[in-house]
Parts: sequence; structure tokens; C-alpha cells
Amino acid sequence: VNPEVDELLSALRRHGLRITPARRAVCQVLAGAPDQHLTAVELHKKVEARMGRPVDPSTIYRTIDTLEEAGLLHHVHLGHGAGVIHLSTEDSHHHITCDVCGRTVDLPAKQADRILRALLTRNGFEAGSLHFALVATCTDHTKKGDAR
Amino acid sequence: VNPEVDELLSALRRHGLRITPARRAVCQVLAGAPDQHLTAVELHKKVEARMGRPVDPSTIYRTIDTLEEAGLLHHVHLGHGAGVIHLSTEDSHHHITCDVCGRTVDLPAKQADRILRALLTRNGFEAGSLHFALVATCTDHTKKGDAR
DNA sequence: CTCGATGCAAAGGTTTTGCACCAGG
DNA sequence: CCTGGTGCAAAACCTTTGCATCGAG
Repeated sequence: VNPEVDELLSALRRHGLRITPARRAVCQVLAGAPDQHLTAVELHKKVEARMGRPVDPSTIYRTIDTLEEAGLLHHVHLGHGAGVIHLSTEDSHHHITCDVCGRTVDLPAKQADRILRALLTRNGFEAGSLHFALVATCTDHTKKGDAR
Repeated sequence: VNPEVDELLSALRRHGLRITPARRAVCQVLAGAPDQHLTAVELHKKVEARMGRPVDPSTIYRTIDTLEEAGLLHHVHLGHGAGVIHLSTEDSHHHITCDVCGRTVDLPAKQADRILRALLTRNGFEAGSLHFALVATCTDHTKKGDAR
């Protein structure tokens, strides 16, 4: 249905990796939830739902690692909670997260990249793939003094 | 020895909080390691070393929370691993972390704040206290294709 | 004296790992 | 086939919580 799934799968093949039912399901879920930032736990649930049977959490984590190493997805820890996943293909935005309430806002890459890249290189950090997470405190919480 | 310790302790008193040996030790360690970004575990070890006796981890975590709520320190999760702590008083910098190797670079607040604040407000994220963590991938790793 | 802080012990959530078995290519 | 992927079980890791006791003010 979604051509992106095929891209993911053939990318796996290209890397000499096997296509298994679990991996196929992971790719389908990720491609089907393009703008979402799933945690590993959420991904796990969706994969099980799609496959109609239990899948071991370790399989999910290992699949995430595999796809990460193949450069197909990003895995970032925003603020305090769990890690968050999204495909590299829709890498057109970055994330800003409030470290108090966890509210996340997308930051379009187009306007951010130039500015941020300049800021980084000026400070001796040669960023390769620009793919960031920005954690700050939004005004809702700084006012109340519950900033972290 | 360090006047900053007294500031921290009187700030605690001002907030109606008690000065205990454990809290005093935490403040001493933090004030004594001004440029370091300690994890809770590292802080715990240093506090025990300074006190010459075991201290319960929960005491450390609760003390961190307390100091956080009093606005005396920041607690950020950089990249994958554990959370990192540093005093608010030396809040003159932010952090950039490589999500592959964990290398962390300081970003002087002076030059960063204007730029970043503009970027955030432009995207509907009203940042109160500017206090960020920026996670990206440094060139050492993007070249090798082991980006996360 | 009183309330807040600590220690202890247990559990929480997320992620990792070792090993035997199974199945993709 | 044969290597790589999976399930299972256990543990690692960081952190939180409930409860009884202790001690700062």
C-alpha cells in the first residue's frame, strides 16, 4: 500500500539483512505513522496489533538498533522519559520539548538548519547529519517555578 | 572554603528547607565541581566519598529534586544515557551532545540565547528560562554511517 | 516537639543480554 | 544448509515510592 515500506525493506536487503515478519511489521508501522514520534513501547504495541500476536520487546529493540545502524531511522531521547523514534526519510523537522510537561513542538528543518549549523560549527562541534532534539522549558512552567 | 556553598545553603533556608549533612555534602560537591556535568550516580559517589559513609541513592535523587524545585540546579537528559546535573549559578552555557559518542560541548549562552530564543518563539514555543540541551551527530560518526 | 529528611527495601519502567531454537536466503 | 533473527528469561540500569525512624529548627 505504502511505497515507503518497500523502500525500507529493500534498504534492509541492500545491507545484507533479512526480511522477517517482525521487521516487515515494524517498517509498516513506521511508514504508516509518518509524523508520529513513537516510543519503543508504543511501536511495540502497534507491531503486535498489526501482527495479531505477541512479539518480544527485545525483538523491537533489536530491530530499532538494526534500522538505526542502517541509517533508516533516528532514535532520540527527548527530555526525561523514554526514547523516541522516527524515520530518517521524513527528516524535515527537528524537535523542541519542554522538559517539564513534555510538550513537543516540531521545528522545520529549513529555517533551523542554517542557524543551528552555524552555531554548532562556531563552537567546535562539526555536526554531520543535522538531526537534533532541543530541550527547553516553556513559559507555562517557568512562571510557576517548577522548571527542571 | 567556597562561598558558593554558603549561597546554596542560605537559599535552601530561604525556601524553608532544612540543612542536613547530606544536603550540605551535595552542595559542597556541586560547588566544588563547577564545570562538570555530573550524573546522579557520580554525584552519589562523590557525596559518599566526602561524607566518609554510605548515603542512600534515594536521598541523592530527592535532594536533586529539592534543589531543582528551588531553582538551584538543572537536570537534563542528554542523548541516551543518564541525566546530568549542574548548578544554575553557572548557567552561562548550554550543551551540545553527540548522540553516538556522547561527546559533549559547551555552548556559551551569550551568543546562543538570542538566536535560539528567536527560533523557538517563531515556532510557537515560548521558552521561559533558556536552558537547553542540543543533541546532534558529530562528523566523526556521520561519516562512518553509524549515526543514530 | 514537630514536621521534614533519611534509610531501607521494594518496585517501577526502559533497555540489554545470553542462550537455545527457528527460519530466511 | 548456515547464519542471522527470534523468543524466553533474566538482569542491568536509572529512578521512584512507601513506610518507619531520626533529627533539624
